[in-house]
Amino acid sequence: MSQESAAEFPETSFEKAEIGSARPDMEPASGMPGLGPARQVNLRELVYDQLKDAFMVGYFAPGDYLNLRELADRFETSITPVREAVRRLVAEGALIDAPGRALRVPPLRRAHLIDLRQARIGIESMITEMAVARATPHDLDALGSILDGAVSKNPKTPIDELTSNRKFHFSLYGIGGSPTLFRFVESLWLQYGPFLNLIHYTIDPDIRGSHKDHRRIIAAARDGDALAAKQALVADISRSFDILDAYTQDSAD
Amino acid sequence: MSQESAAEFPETSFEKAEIGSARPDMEPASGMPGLGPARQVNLRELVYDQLKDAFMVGYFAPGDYLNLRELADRFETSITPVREAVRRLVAEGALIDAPGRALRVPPLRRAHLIDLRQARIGIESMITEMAVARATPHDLDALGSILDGAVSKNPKTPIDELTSNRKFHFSLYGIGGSPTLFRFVESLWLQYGPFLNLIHYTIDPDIRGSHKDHRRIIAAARDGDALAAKQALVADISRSFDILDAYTQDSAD
DNA sequence: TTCGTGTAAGATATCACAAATAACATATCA
DNA sequence: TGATATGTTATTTGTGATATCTTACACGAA
Repeated sequence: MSQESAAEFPETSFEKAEIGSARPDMEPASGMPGLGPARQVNLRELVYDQLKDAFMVGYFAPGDYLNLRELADRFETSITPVREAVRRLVAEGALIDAPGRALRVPPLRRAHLIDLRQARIGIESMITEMAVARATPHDLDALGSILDGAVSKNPKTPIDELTSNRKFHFSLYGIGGSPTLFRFVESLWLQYGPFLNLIHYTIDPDIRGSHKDHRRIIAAARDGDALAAKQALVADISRSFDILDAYTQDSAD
Repeated sequence: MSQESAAEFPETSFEKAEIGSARPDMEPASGMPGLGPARQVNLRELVYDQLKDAFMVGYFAPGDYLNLRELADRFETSITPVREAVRRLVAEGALIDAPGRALRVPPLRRAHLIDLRQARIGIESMITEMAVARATPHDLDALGSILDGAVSKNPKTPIDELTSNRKFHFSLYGIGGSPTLFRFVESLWLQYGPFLNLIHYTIDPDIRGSHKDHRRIIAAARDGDALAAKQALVADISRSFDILDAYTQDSAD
């Protein structure tokens, strides 16, 4: 963690849990069908979830180094759960094994950005098409109310924006009904997260356009127009990456 | 490991290493250009690679339970590296956390099969299209020689077939040049592997058709005909899954 | 049936080790 | 004499092994 932007981890755990529940479960709930999942939380998952949130809101910057003992101190656990959480992040591409056994957030590279963008467009288009095909009117109402809630919320911090943006997208993707693709999208967002750090929470100007795209997606879904929905989605994703264009002159590691 | 099909792990490590090297690296080689990367191999990766191979050739069956201590004994390590390797497999969807802290190969479910199939078709089509756009004549010659080598090899065990099939596909996908999508495909194949166990290495009759599809992909790539390449690919993937149709009456867990 | 108890297995903490890096000191050359 | 190179030591940090803890499940007695 060479260049952290904040002294503390963002406190988005509760939001995250809510988003996580949108994940389409392939397996039936392990507990009683009606009751909540009541999943037993172990330290490993606790640490992972917090790190995941940290990544998604751009807490870490590309190129940052992570330190197991430091993280363990921060989470007040031993390094064992941290190690396992970190290993999972490596598997998901959010971290890489750097030379010298070091753990590093992948540094900014133009090729990486291009790769991520095309993967996001391809996979999220697929899942959006599936969502349009499967969405019930009730689903779309729920999606709309996420947007409504986002605009009504008054103290709109940039993290609030990020969170509600994430909530919209993942709710949409949950409707798609593909746990496999859903997982891949999570991995993509995890990899994209650190780039948010570069723009230091100064994305407000573009949020409006994002909201418009989201509305267009819902409207297209109501018409069953998958193509229009995908076009709006691609516009939304492209905007996210275009903001980064100014930073894309491959910074020296 | 409730119902294992063999007493020992398949010895495909060397094949695997070769395939693994096809992964398109985003980072430049860390060492001297001419010299080998000399990457230090740790136990965690050793165990992971072997487990990965075991999954890919159908050593484990859907629904099997894994046991950390048993695996540690088998690999002659402590449970720590095994644990980390297993955790990675969980992250990749090859294993799931089952009730009671158990580790389980996902049981066969029709919905899962359908999901995997559409994800494979979608993502591998994308990457194939990219490969067709980027492939050099030399690349295509190399691909062709993989097929030639596969047919010439005389003692053709089913595992040989699987290995060369895998080699062809991943070489093709490596040409695509997308590390992100490449990783997703690996995850998909990892999830598909256990289904191979169900058909107990009796896939010979269909291998011929597979070879024909592979030839068609190469030919289409030579013509720059991405659509034709994708059609052949989809036919190939569909065949893989069609073989499983007979087993798809959702076995009781 | 119900409650308790034993056992098995994963989860966590801790210890020991090795590799890598940095800091410092010493040597060599211009 | 000053600057660069090289060797040595100390510290950091990930890795692997082991001990301990907790939980889930099975079995048996009341």
